[in-house]
Amino acid sequence: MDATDFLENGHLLFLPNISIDIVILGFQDGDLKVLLQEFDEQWCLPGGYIFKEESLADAAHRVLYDRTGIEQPFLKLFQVFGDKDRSFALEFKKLLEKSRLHWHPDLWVNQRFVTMAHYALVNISEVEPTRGVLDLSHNWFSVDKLPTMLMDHGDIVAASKHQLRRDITLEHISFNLLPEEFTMPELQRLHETILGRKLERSRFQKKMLSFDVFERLPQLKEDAPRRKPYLYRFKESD
Amino acid sequence: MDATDFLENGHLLFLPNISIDIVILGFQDGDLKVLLQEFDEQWCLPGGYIFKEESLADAAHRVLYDRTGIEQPFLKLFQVFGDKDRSFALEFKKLLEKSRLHWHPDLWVNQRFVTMAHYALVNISEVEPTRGVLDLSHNWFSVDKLPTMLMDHGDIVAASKHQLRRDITLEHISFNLLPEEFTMPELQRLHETILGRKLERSRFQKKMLSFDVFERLPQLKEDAPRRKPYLYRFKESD
DNA sequence: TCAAAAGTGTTAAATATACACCCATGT
DNA sequence: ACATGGGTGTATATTTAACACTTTTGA
Repeated sequence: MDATDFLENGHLLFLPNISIDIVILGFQDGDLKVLLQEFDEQWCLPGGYIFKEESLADAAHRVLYDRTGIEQPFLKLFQVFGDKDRSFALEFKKLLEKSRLHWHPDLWVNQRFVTMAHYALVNISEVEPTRGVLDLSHNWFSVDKLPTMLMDHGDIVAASKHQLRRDITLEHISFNLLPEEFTMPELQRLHETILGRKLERSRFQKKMLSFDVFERLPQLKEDAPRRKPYLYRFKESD
Repeated sequence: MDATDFLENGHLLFLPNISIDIVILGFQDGDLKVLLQEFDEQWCLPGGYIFKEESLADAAHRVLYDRTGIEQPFLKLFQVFGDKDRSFALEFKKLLEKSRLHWHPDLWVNQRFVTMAHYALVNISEVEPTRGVLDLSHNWFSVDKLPTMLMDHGDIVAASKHQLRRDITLEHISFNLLPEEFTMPELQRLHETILGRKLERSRFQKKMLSFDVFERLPQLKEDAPRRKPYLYRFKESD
């Protein structure tokens, strides 16, 4: 589907007034990163719409797959943003005119959208970012140094940070941000980054292992600068 | 707005494909109760739609106010149900034909709806239930003895029970189900009902008071059968 | 050989649990 | 007087926290 087709015929394919946005989170260089795409000199979250004959969950997975190539992601709807004048009409006008595409006030993308805000936890090195129909480029940004964001997308990223902070203490999901094999120090840095505070090594390891969801591998991590730490893997319980 | 007007012109007023459902929970006779309304010999959740110029949050509060008269409720969006063929078309057909209202396949209420599932915690004695446009009667049901429910509304109630069970351990919200002044034994029965297990008296009181959100009133509860317990009230922190 | 990172143990503090005791009240 | 529900204390167990000790490894 090219841009013109998307703009002129999207209303025939998608549910109106409902959008999906995904805060795609990765962990790199000790920082939580979010994948953003360029939209008229601003940046916005990857997103999409629900086909008329598609479930919300399927749509969210499709949108994420189309942007990252990831098939079995950790993906969660965490909030709905439904302000009464939540619309991109002005932004679309500027972008389309700049791109020499035809803008008119009745375009379906101008309408008010209630957005289903998701976050996804991905292993950043497995992601192959792909462009959406309209965006020019994409990039990973530290969630603490966001560029100028479209509309309320900055708020959505901030809300996802808070949600993730709550969630990792209740659910064992943080490993989704790491490679399949990881060390306890790596997992600890990750938790420290998400929680925004230092954790104590001994206690952290005991607590993580007490959950009985990680298995220690026979080999050690080889390319470590000092003493080689053990490698762990999430136990698949299937 | 009468039923015919609602059916024939609702699509001019409301956002399409999005509905709001509210699990209105109360506590009575040691049981968690949910307010349901009759719909063609089945029962369903009170719900509504979002006006085109209204926020989701305002819409949810309006729907709840219209059904209960409650102005400052505890109300929370906890899940979105977005299956691809989630529609009431058949049920509306049966109901409208029975009510001698005109049904036709293009009625806006037949469309697929993605529903924003909320739960509300109310003091059951403050609620003045009011009928919606189409429902015949309403009644409080124990959440453990639900009648035959429309579509997935039974699942929504079940999901709200799980959500509430998670929420009361993290947030101090359970008092919303009690009168303004309540006793510790009453609060304990409530928690025991929500959690589905017995709690130990001494520990429960210490924990509740450690949160420093309740204040003990000078007078005791007067109409108690045995020793009169203290009365408490939620501290307004404004 | 030494500093830094990793693994693990040991003690102390805090919290949770179980239960006991006492008080007030209606029968 | 006594059974019952309510308020509170105390001893014990468990969990959390702080930190100390040891091992490994590259510089």
